[in-house]
Amino acid sequence: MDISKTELEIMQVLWKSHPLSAQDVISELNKQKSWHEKTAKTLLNRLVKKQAISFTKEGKRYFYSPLIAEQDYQQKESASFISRLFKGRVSPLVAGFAEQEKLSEQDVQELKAIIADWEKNRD
Amino acid sequence: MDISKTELEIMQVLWKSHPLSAQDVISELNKQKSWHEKTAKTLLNRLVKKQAISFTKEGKRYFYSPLIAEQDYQQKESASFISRLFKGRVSPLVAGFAEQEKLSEQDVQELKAIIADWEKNRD
DNA sequence: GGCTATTGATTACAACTGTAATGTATTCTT
DNA sequence: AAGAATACATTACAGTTGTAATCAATAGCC
Repeated sequence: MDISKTELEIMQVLWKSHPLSAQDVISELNKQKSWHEKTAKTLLNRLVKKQAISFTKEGKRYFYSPLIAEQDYQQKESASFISRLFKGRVSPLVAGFAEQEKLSEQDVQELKAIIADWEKNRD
Repeated sequence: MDISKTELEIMQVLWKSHPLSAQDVISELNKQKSWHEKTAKTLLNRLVKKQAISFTKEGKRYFYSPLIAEQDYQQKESASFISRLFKGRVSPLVAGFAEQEKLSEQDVQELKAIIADWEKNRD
């Protein structure tokens, strides 16, 4: 089952901190933009159905937690995205970023470290 | 208007070569996996409505061409994807790729070139 | 203990998607 | 010129998504 764009916003809240009550999630979401309570509840429900999150009851409230790890999700989605748009090779994406002036100093430093590491571990 | 995953497969055929008749597109698509002719036609139609492609009539056949440039599409989608999953920074994605052993020698060479270029053009 | 406020469950509904079948117009073919 | 074949247009239909309203259960207050 796929996690949709809005569902992802909920996941991100729960990845940052959990377990959280629905109200906690909604408060956190509202820091960014205004969410209707009913909408958030629907999405929590759908994520439970999709087995992306779980909950434990406490009185009449539920406390939600992710069942999927953020890194797992990121890696799967990245692989699928890069495969779809760039035939599986990541450097063209980075090249596009460079061209759009979207590479930060920090990115470049980290990329260097990744490369150094890659070369060190190469057999 | 968004281009969906299956619609993208059609776009990719047209980016590789155009203008193409519906039959040309379908033949090309079938090199990968089997497409039902009706399905492909529907998608061509939707892409025309979305103004992602255009056509010129020739007798009773249409010849389709992209209206959106592949690079434009790639850059917009990349920016949106990286912003959604990685707060806009590209290096964490590359790090994930490295971790999954999905960085090729060629990628690394290209990344080095991108970095060299970036450093050269920095003010 | 009964009413009310809260919280989760169910239902709603239109737009978009994947997948195709049916309808319609127009070229060929004979 | 009429029928057949072809190519596009329209319609279909279920599943997903975004966005929420209504329903139902229950915990807490008086």
